[in-house]
Amino acid sequence: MPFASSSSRPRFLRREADSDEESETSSSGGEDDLEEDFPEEAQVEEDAAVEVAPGKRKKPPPITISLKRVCKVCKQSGHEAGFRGATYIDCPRKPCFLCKTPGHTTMFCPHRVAMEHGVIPAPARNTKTPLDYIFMRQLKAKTPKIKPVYVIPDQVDCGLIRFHSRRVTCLEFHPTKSNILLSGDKFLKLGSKKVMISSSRFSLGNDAMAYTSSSDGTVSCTDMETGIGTLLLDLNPDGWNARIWDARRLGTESCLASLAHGRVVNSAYFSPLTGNKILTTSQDNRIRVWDSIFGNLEHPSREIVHSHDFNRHLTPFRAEWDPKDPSESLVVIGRYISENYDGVALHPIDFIDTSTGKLVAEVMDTDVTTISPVNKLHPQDHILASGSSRTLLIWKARQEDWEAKKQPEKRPKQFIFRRSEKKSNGKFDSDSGGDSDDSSNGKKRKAKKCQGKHKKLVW
DNA sequence: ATGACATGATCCC
DNA sequence: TGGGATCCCTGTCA
Repeated sequence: MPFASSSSRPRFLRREADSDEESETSSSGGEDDLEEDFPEEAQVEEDAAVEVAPGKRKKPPPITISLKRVCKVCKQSGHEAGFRGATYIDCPRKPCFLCKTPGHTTMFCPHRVAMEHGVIPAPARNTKTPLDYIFMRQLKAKTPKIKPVYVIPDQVDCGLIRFHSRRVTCLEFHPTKSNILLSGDKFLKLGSKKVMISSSRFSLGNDAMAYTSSSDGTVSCTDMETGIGTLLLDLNPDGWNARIWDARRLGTESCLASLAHGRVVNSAYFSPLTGNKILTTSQDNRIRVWDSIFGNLEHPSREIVHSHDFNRHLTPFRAEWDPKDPSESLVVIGRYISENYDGVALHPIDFIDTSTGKLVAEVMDTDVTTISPVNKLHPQDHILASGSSRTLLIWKARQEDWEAKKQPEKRPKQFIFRRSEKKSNGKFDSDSGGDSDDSSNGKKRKAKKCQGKHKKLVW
């Protein structure tokens, strides 16, 4: 068993000075059921003898110091959660980390085995409203009858830019100048304030100007030529307030629709071409698509289980449309949970067809073991920009490959860029390397093996 | 190699 | 209801 060789790992020291029913000194296999799965688990228990003072009636209960490994999640013994090599072992007492359903672990979650299982089909819609009539006549008539195909490149190159001093929070490509990328980090200085940049956009009228909004309630405009920023709006001049503003100055009763989510919504985007769809990313590990903003918005048309949990140390995940997809179905989003790729724990960037829920491509780099919560696809070119911690990643498709490509693959493509081997497209064996690697730092140690020169990209 | 720490939604009393 | 405790796959630096 993989746990056997970890005698040097830190042990949890538990001190017990309580009643008999909670004392584990007398347990001889009567722990819990999970203990039987780990018979070789070391259990060291020491009883500290307590002197009974003469004249005292009651003998104080013995102090029991139990030295045994416990699960870091549920603090129970008999199992351990955490990385075993590059494979993460869930705590079996907790619900599935992916779909949040109890009864199974992430390893055996049906949504992990086949992602399309997580798709919930659209419910029957009410198509009797006048808005639906207008939608059918004016908007849907322009949409093609046959779904146009999106293009998934066969090969990609990756370039790394280490520029930011804090984690990347937003990315935006220039609308007309294809080689300009705007990126913001957690503590980008705006004026004299250090604030968290929540969103950024280029100006439509003047493409040398970029607008940024920040979590402190300010909106600023920055001249890209001079780098000079101007504060345009400050919604919190007197300090921080827990306040929602409606830019149209309308009351809450004039809300057009309310899209129900199980948890906090990280992002909501209209589809880039027609604006008929809404894509939302929620912290309940679901990506939702509302197919028609004029239809029944009580339920999403699609609900896709995807790992993008909230973590206070990570920028919130946001699923983003592919602006080049004429069918408005392809989205990109980073993945939280890792997969064991040839002994390296990697967090891929997923391309999901929301019309089917299928994972059509996953992008990762053996040098990038960090999570990539921020992703932006280029409006014209086959380029993906990712923010992974403080590093900017630029994934670029090889021109000759994607131009020859006509049909999307049935199986998800994997773009694994290995520096030591220059390039690899093949699927690694998920089981190889993981079980044989007992080190808790296996994923980092393996990743170092693949270090090499990064390819310089000109784009 | 290891520990400290940053810091936000949620749980629970 | 509110505030403190808690926290499952982090990432970086000292």
